[in-house]
Amino acid sequence: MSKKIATKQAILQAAIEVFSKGGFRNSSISEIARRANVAEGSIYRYYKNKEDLFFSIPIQKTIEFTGEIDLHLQGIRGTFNQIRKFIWYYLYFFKTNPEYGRILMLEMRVSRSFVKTKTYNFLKKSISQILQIIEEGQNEGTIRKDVNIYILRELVLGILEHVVTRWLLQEGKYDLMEYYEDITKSVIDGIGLPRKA
Amino acid sequence: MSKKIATKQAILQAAIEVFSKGGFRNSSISEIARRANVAEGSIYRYYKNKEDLFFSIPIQKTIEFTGEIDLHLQGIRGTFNQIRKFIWYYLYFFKTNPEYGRILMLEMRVSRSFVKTKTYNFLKKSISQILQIIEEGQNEGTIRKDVNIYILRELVLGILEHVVTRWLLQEGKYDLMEYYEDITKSVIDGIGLPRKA
Amino acid sequence: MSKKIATKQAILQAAIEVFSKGGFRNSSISEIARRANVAEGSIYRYYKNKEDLFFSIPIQKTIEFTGEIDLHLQGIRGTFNQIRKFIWYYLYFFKTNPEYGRILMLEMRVSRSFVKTKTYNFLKKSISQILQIIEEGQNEGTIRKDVNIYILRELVLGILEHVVTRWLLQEGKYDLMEYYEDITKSVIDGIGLPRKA
Amino acid sequence: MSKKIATKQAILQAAIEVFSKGGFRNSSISEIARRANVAEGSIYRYYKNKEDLFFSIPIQKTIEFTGEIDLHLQGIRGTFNQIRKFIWYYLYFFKTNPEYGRILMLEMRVSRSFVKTKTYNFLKKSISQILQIIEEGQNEGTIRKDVNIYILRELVLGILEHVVTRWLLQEGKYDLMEYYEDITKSVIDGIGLPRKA
DNA sequence: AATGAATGAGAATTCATTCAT
DNA sequence: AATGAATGAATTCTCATTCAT
Repeated sequence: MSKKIATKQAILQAAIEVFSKGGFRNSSISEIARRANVAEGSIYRYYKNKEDLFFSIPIQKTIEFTGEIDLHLQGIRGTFNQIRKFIWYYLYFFKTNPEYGRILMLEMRVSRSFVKTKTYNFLKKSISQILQIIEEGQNEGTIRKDVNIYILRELVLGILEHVVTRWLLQEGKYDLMEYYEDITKSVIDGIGLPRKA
Repeated sequence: MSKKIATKQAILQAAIEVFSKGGFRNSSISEIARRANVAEGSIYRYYKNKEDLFFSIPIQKTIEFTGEIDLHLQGIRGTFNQIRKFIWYYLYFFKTNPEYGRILMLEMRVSRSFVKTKTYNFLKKSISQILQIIEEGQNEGTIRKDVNIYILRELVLGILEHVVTRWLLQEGKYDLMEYYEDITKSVIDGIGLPRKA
Repeated sequence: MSKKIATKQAILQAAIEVFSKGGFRNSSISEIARRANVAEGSIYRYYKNKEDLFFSIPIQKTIEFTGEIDLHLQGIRGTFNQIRKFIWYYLYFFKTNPEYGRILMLEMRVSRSFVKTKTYNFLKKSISQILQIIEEGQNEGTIRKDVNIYILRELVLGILEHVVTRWLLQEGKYDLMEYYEDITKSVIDGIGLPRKA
Repeated sequence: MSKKIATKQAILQAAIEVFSKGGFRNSSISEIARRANVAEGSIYRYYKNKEDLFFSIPIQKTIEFTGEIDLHLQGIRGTFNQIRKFIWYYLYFFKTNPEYGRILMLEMRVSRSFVKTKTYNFLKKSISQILQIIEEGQNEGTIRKDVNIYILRELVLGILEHVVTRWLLQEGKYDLMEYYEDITKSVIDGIGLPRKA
């Protein structure tokens, strides 16, 4: 039972490692099989084909992400505190999962076929916490109400994606967490109540 | 004579279109040949191999870029005016050549092998105009002298690359030129004389 | 299990037949695959590439040769009797394996790349029986001691190679075994004790 | 007029040089054209195709050989003296034309397709001088009459081919002419009157 | 369920040959 | 006559996917 799940996990983990090095085309099923210690054919028990395996990565990783962030948000009061935590975890997640970051940000997001499958949209929707936080903030009166919550979510996730992508393109020349304060500030400026001029 | 040049051009143009869609590995010589209306074998008359064709794109495009920008800079007086023009043309060039942009910014710049070939460095060196402008600015006294001109060039080109990359990742959801004013401002702030605090 | 070995054998046998007809360059993997009744791709499961397959022929055949000759030498007493048997088997082997003979003697021995790979040296070393026979003969006093055993081995194998090559160049117009007596005589004259003049 | 002949000659000479290095398959028309200072297409004015060019080499070279040897034989009296001269020139010819030797002895003679074209037989027939010498020798009484003259010709040419081939296989480690005396002796022993036992 | 041998559809590349200029 | 650009068939090799065991 759990052995089955473990095998599936091992394959996915191997896939992340292999795909993150050379991308989709450069990577071969045989190398993934070798690294996962299973036979090539066995991969097809768990995943329909190479593309299915590839696209399973963000789905699985997103489940991981949303599960973890839920825990981290527990017990935190105040919209801005929650947003700070969200941003912090988002950065922390990609700092500790740079290989997945490469796949998601540098390969999938750039590929037309990924956009076509709309898995990306699914991913955005999955990250529901930020939407809830924004909504509650609007109700509390701490978040501007003149902008649609979906747009505000786009704004937050857009900034974060951008920062992570830039960091990955630099191949980790600096510490991603360095930017935590600046990002938090600009996000809060962006979605908070407009200044009274 | 000119037919030969036309064929070579057609192949390069087809290569830009094809490569920009799927990247290096996803694209096939046969598709490029089909789109250029030549036989597969003919491509090898003009380019040593697939990689050579791929790397010929930025070389050719850079020649185009530097030639054009020279014309645009003619007759403009004043360091900052020249910088404004440079930035404007840089943005305009990628706005009108987004396919080449994808190849250069999203594929080549991220690939290790491209960085290794040092063609990228060649490209930076080719864009010599900005270096001259900076140098003249230092002599005129409008550009800060406490920072090396090569660093200043990096700063300018770094910002521009970054802005274009971000735009491409959004697949053209907004107009690249929108950012012209903001970029100009931040560039001039960055390389101009430091504020007297 | 044994099917795997059988497939590998079938490929090698097909390779011998095909390569012996047209040499390395003239022969195609597709023809070898056809003759071995396997898919082209299967060949690459067993051999790294075309050259690897080509150079595997003498290795495999030498193992065959040395294994068989061991059996034939069993129970034979007397240096010269052993030498006679060795020569006999050598001629017999190429008489019954003329296709391999063509590959080894007419193509590989002439090719610079083969000599470079030192597989040829490996082959010579593999045929260790003749060296042992010579050594024992020296100890017994039937073989001349004023010449190094390695030189004597060269002499024997040199004559044999030469005779087989000549026969192959005539495309089997005569029976290779015809020369058995003459060769034996000249070999024994060459390596035996010098005549007392 | 003579320019045409000169071009044809230049192509043939280039072909000899190129083919002798890498054999038929390894050599390309484009390299031959480059070396002959003509366009690729021009080769097809003079030779039907690659194979035609290849097989033209021995034809041309044989004409050269037979023409020269005629001059060398002028004024020589006595069958054995003529045979000596013939052997001498044969060796001298390949010593000074080793590239052609490689093509003829190591590639053509070994290839089935060459044997099929029967050009080889044509060559043997072309070397008519040796047949005349033998015939005259029989009439003079210096050459054995119990063997057919065609067999005797085979014997002479067989020995010579063999000696040259062996020399080429050694890649010129020794001087071909060294063997002149031995060969002459064994040829004369072979075709001369049988010993009175 | 798991295996891994076998497949065969492509892909890049080479080059003899043709043909418009 | 000469050229050399263009062709496209053929070749080696890779690898996702299937299937008998």
